[in-house]
Amino acid sequence: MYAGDYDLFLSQKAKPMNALINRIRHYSTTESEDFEGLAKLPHRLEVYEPHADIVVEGDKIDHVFIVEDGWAIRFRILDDGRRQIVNFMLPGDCFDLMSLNGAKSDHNVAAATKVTLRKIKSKDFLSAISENLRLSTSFWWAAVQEEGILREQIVRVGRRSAKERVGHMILELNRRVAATSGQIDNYLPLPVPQSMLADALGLSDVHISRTLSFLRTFGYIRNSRHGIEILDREGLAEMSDFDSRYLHFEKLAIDVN
Amino acid sequence: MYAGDYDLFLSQKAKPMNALINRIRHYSTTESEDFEGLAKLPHRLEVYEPHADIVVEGDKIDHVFIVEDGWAIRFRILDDGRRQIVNFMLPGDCFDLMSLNGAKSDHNVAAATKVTLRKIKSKDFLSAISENLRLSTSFWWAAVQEEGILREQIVRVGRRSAKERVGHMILELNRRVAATSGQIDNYLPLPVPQSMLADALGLSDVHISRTLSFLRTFGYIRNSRHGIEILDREGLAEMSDFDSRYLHFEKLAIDVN
DNA sequence: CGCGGGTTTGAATGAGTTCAATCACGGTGG
DNA sequence: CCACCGTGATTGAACTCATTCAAACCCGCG
Repeated sequence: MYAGDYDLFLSQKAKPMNALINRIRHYSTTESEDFEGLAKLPHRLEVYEPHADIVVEGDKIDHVFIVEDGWAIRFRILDDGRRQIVNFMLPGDCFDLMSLNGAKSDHNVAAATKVTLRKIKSKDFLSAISENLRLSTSFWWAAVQEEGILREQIVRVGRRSAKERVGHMILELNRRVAATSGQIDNYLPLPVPQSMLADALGLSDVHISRTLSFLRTFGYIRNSRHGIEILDREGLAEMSDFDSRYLHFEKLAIDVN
Repeated sequence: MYAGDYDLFLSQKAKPMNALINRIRHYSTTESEDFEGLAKLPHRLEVYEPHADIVVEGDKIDHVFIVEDGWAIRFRILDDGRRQIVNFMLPGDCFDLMSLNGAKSDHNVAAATKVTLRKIKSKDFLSAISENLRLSTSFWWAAVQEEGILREQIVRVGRRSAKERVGHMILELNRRVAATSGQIDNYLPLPVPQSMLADALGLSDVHISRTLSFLRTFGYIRNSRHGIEILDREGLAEMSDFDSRYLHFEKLAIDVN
């Protein structure tokens, strides 16, 4: 339950961090070479089965994680079992970047699907990025973007209706997948059950099902157990008040001074 | 409406940043002297009247802000006027720490009460903290704590009932005020109208009023227009599932390597 | 000045409505 | 076979609308 697959220990002949590199290159001018120093660091590639814990509340945070493949969730469980998923973590996302040695996690992270993670000691990570300005700026940018996603999540669960929440989340996930794949695709693979969307959006699983029916009958989407096809992106965006600038591809004019 | 009071320009004989220093000293081993370099930087103290805009969506982010006095809010407005307050910013809080030159704000910041802010150019700020490890660790810690507050806000609006939300928020604000004042006080000054609590908690102002009535008749609190007295902290904490470790005073075992 | 009336802003509370939760059961696909 | 999804029926928490009340604020006038 707890541990990942520790068999894959790589240090020299590391595979490139494709997902992360792709994502970052769509936004900034960082080059793949910038990641070489990072890839040469001692680190582990770990594979977690669905539902496996990755970080448990109270764990000491001394590693930085990069999602290579699969989806992970960050969540809290309330005393009576209610669960709130704070956010989904997709390939190319990093987390626990802002660790402080000695700090403990205030939430859980678990594998939503089968997940492959790259795990680097915070100490090694910090010294590696401090040697490369483009690299450190890239991770800084990743942390800024993640904070923006958290804020959007607050607005979504705080002030949007169920229909808006679901529509908005579909479009956000679609954009985030696009950020690593390199292109917007009208098909969004959704490898998690509806109950996970429910726990992310503060709704019941029954109501997620009903809301998807609504989106279907209105012709916004078509969906199966494995994913969602966006049929009317314009209409869906308008219905759910999705800001077209949110998470938009746009190279940052990063001033490195 | 837009501009603050630009009259107060200080650079050499700066007043100490009391609120921030107090807050940080309760958590870490930073000394007041560490802040001297920062206080000597060119910066402005600006005063904003209630409801005045501080940062507007789309503004270029090139300053770091420190709240000296009063409360500010960070929020987004939806097309039809619904407002979600992402978080409150209290004396001692800092924001826009994680700016990237060239980035634009995706949300608004406004004065909730009369607010005094210290405003430092990001560039100056970054070069100042990079010269002092204890200082940079302190701000790093502040950013980590703020992220924790955002996550807690997601859980609150996503999965807690109205009663829990209000109770939980009261206890959080009480702790945050305590972090700068230095001691837990059973009286929480609440200088904002109930409608602001409503917009922070994703509820209607009417329901905030009803919920406070409930908390009153149950003997948890007593409240006036200006603040809330916590009569039964234990009971309130249990009712609202407030984790006693959340935001607790506790010097971080910060490993500065 | 300071006092009183008019206006504004905020809070409490009742009545009726609505959106989403819960309960329940049947279907389906891996 | 079991986790997941769909859909009907019922319940409930929070919303809206509407009104009253209270406090704060303004401002001119004695």
